[in-house]
Amino acid sequence: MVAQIFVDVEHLAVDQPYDYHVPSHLEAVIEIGQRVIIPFGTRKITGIVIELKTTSAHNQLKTIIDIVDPVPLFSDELLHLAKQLAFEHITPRMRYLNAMLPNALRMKYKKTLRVKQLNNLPKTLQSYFTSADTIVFDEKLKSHYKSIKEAIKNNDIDLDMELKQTQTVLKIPVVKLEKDTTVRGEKQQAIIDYLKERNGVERKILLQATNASSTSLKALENKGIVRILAKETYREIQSIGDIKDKTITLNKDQQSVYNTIVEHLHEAKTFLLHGVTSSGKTEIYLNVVEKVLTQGKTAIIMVPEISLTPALTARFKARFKAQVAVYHSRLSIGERYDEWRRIKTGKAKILIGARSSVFAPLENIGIIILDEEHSDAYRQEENPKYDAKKIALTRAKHHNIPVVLGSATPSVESYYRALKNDYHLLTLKKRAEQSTLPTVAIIDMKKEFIEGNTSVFSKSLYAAMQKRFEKNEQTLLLINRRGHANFVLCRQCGHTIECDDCDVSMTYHHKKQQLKCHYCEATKPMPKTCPKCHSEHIRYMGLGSERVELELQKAFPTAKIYRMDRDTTQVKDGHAKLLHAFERDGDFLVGTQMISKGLDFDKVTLVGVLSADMALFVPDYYAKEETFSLLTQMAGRSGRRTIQGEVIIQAYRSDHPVLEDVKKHDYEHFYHEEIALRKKADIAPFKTMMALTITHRYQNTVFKTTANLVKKLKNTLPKSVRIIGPITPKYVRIQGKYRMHILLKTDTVTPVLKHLNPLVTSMITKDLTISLDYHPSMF
DNA sequence: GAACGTCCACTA
DNA sequence: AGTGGACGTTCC
Repeated sequence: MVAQIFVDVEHLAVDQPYDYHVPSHLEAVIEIGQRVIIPFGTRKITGIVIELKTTSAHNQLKTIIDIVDPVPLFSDELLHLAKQLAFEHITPRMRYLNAMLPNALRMKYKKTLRVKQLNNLPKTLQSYFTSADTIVFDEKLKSHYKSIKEAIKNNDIDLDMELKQTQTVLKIPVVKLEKDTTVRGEKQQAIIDYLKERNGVERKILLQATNASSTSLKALENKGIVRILAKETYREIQSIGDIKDKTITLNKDQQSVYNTIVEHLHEAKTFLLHGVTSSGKTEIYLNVVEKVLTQGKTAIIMVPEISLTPALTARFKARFKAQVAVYHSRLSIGERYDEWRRIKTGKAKILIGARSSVFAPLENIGIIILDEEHSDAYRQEENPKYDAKKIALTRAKHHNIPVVLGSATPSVESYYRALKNDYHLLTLKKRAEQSTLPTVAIIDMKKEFIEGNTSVFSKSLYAAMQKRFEKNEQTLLLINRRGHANFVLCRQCGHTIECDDCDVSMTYHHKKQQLKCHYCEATKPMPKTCPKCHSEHIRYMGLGSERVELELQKAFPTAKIYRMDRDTTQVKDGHAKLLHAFERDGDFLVGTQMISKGLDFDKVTLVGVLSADMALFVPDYYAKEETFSLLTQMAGRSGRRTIQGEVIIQAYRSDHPVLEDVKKHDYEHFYHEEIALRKKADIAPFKTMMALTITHRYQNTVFKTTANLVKKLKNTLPKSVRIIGPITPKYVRIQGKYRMHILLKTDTVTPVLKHLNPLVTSMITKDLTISLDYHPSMF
């Protein structure tokens, strides 16, 4: 028997199946989707079985060493999905296969050295083997590489490959009664009596119930009266802020949306659910999922960033209890592995998670729901690149089931498809609990400045904030950071401080008094004087959340202010904890885009947006859409129950049409303006834009390769594909590597990819990379 | 991507 | 002669 295997190397050069001989003792157990250990070159690594057959075109096959997993980790569906994604992104298939597994299942490759003849080794090497005769071949031994090689040749040292899984199964101690006797100790007897009634009790519970100490238990164990076993268990993912399940009767609009979806549960139909903020989409989701469950199927619910939506998770857990699994990037490796196993084994039937949940090994899926479908968080821009929305549609097609895309501000692309009847449009125009939409005011900051107000807050915002503070209501302040950074500038000579490896200006961080590069995380201390002209007038420009927090504290010294941004939510559950604290006793919450999501607090009656229109100045096709949806979402945070909410948006271009649309809550108008522009610009949803980025450590190589690639593309691609480039990027060098772009605009992607894949594969080397991005926002 | 072989410049 | 770095090739 022969197995086709994809090897665990994420590189295009080996991105193909390799044939291996299946030894007879494994023939009965080997399955497609399993991982196996194989010899590859001189190495020993894992691979994934993608096909089984009887013969091979190769004549000298190596033999599979062993099978890693008793059960296949990949279904045919997921294997096929990885293949498809690899093709679409010109990326090694293994990268996607790896992305589908929890990190705990990743193999660690360790090289070990075992000494055979200690005395024959040079003195420097001998010292490493004093405590053990087998050591890990790591970085610090690299310097002795030569003498180690010599020793291997002389047979004094054995070089071995060790494959280790970083599994972290949580085991809890469980106590079982072995023989029923009487003992003298009172506490010990209590333990025996307690155990008599039940079969196996968790150690912690046992000790609590009998009020015995661990020494008493230990004594019983030593006498052989009880036995302590390690039982595999799953970690419990805590959701902060418990919510009780309330069975809400759907109102007429919700009911009709629900009915339509449920009527089509056995079709690969895509629904676009356009519902204003607070229109009660969650209740519909809950009921649809419930229906799907009664049919014995499973469900995936995706949210942009799950740690940002504790409320939604809590609602689902309240109703469906242990059937819910949660999946997002903030989980620990162990937690993630546990949730993955619960899904894989079918113990969990509902998965709520961020974009990576589309790769979950659910079988028999009944529905996929994407909430806030317009969010760019569904796209992963870093390797492995993927668009979770697209994948959701692919998987739904495979399972022949519907997808529900929900949003208060649908993406222009989805709305376009809905109007074209590719998607089925469902609308909720009213807020569920009779609250009215907030009033929106737009403040012209130029005018404020001319009138002598140089503060961050306009007069009306300040007055509104004061009113809320006095009435003990809450205020959210959004700082729109898109296209806006705190960079350092010398007022004397105009010098800015840039990162040494990336030609980008660094951003200023007040707390640590240092400068940080956005692209490579490098830091520098904030200089006291300008490094170029030695002037002291070097300062940071721009508006950061720290600065606003400071100003706010000055204006309202007794107020309780919380700040939410990347820095303050670093810790585990940081986001949820902060929200919880703010809900309890906060007056103001200052933050970046993060605060626009998933907040639902009764006492928030004012939302202020500082520098709303910064993003509109950036040369970015999608900036308007992002701004519109951010501001609309943000406005929706205000006045969600009985109190009329107020929104104050500060802007420099206060007459911008996008801001007008936000003010009027007029999605339709915004959409029609935007779609017309896109048609004119030949971009999505009309054409697909593909950006190739060529990088290398020498600029010359980048130039030559790019020119060469353009030439080849012009010769091979169909004439209908527009080829633009070579294009010099905004940042010529990032992380010490030079870069160039080529842009393609096309109607159909597949024929382009068919040409591009072999071409790119043949051109890349160890140092030269060519990467592909779809619909790049800017470069 | 990693290991290995080959070529070649440079050290001592 | 000895060594280390740059390339090129191969991996069923």
